[in-house]
Amino acid sequence: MQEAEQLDRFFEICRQHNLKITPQRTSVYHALMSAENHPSADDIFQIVKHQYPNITFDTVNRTLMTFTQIGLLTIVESYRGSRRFDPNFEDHHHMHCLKCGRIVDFTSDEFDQLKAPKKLMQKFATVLSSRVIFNGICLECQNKTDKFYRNNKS
Amino acid sequence: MQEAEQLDRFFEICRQHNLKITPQRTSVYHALMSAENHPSADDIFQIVKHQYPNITFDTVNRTLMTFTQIGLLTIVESYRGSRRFDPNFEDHHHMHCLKCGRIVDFTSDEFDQLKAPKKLMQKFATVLSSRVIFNGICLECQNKTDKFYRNNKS
DNA sequence: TTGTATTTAAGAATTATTCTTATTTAATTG
DNA sequence: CAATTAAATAAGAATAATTCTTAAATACAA
Ligand SMILES: [Mn+2]
Ligand SMILES: [Mn+2]
Ligand SMILES: [Zn+2]
Ligand SMILES: [Zn+2]
Repeated sequence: MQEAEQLDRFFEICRQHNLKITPQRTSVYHALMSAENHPSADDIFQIVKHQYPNITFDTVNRTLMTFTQIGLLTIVESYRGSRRFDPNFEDHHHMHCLKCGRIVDFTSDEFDQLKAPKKLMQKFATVLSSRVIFNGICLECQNKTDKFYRNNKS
Repeated sequence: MQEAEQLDRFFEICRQHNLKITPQRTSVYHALMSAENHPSADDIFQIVKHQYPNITFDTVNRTLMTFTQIGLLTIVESYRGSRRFDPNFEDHHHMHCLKCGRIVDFTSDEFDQLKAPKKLMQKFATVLSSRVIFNGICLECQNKTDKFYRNNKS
């Protein structure tokens, strides 16, 4: 998506939800769209502060939560630390590094097709999304001596 | 597993890791094994407090982290709130309710077999585990008006 | 341009987790 | 069984993450 297109999408969705288009919100949206991986509210705050030195963390965080409510991004599953956001709306899946906490996107047509077992559907009224996650150690971390949060029995 | 068996497993694993078998640790292990779903450290603390009114949250939490390190339990992926633990070591997968945060286990032979794409393996030195997660709304929550943390574009 | 509901900044409050230190204790050894 | 000692605990402080409260500012509809 082009930058202009992205901005139009942002304006459009704000209007649909009766959200005022403020410089702060626009700047948060910009920062999000240019964020590489899965930024925390503080990651976005640090970026936006360059443009708006007086902006508060609360405003950035509140804005991100608002964006989540209206479907401009999602909150990512994680094992620790602060909440992290995902601006990537392509179907995709995640690999978590249990040492550094990095979350890497990957795509898989096969995994996109997984269906919840019928048994499970007796306990849930609605299924909204699914994702496959792999846990492991990334290349950068393989030689670190840090302990990690164990996520299987091996 | 019988209760006596479970305790033996606990003693055995503690000994293997040179951990002293204290009443506090034993009580935390008990509480864990009888916990239904995916308890937080505070959930366990509330239970253990009945038996040991002087125990501190820190001791419970530290004990749970120690248990995680030695493979007696795992930390569960989540979208919010406090860290949650999983004493269930059977292969299984999760359904998350985005309104109440409940995490429900389910099994699937199919999902147990998923393999990470080769492309991905160029970025990761080791894969330790995998899991499929479904996000949705549970039966108890379907009539609530609470907002929820959105996790897909629909 | 004005009116108003929304949004923001600032700072306090709350919640979750970890650290520091003095005391206690489990487990080893004599 | 008693002495020894490294490990574990309780208590409280500190840190980290998030949310709340309120007064001032502002987007935007009329
Ligand atoms: Mn992602
Ligand atoms: Mn589970
Ligand atoms: Zn890593
Ligand atoms: Zn629910």
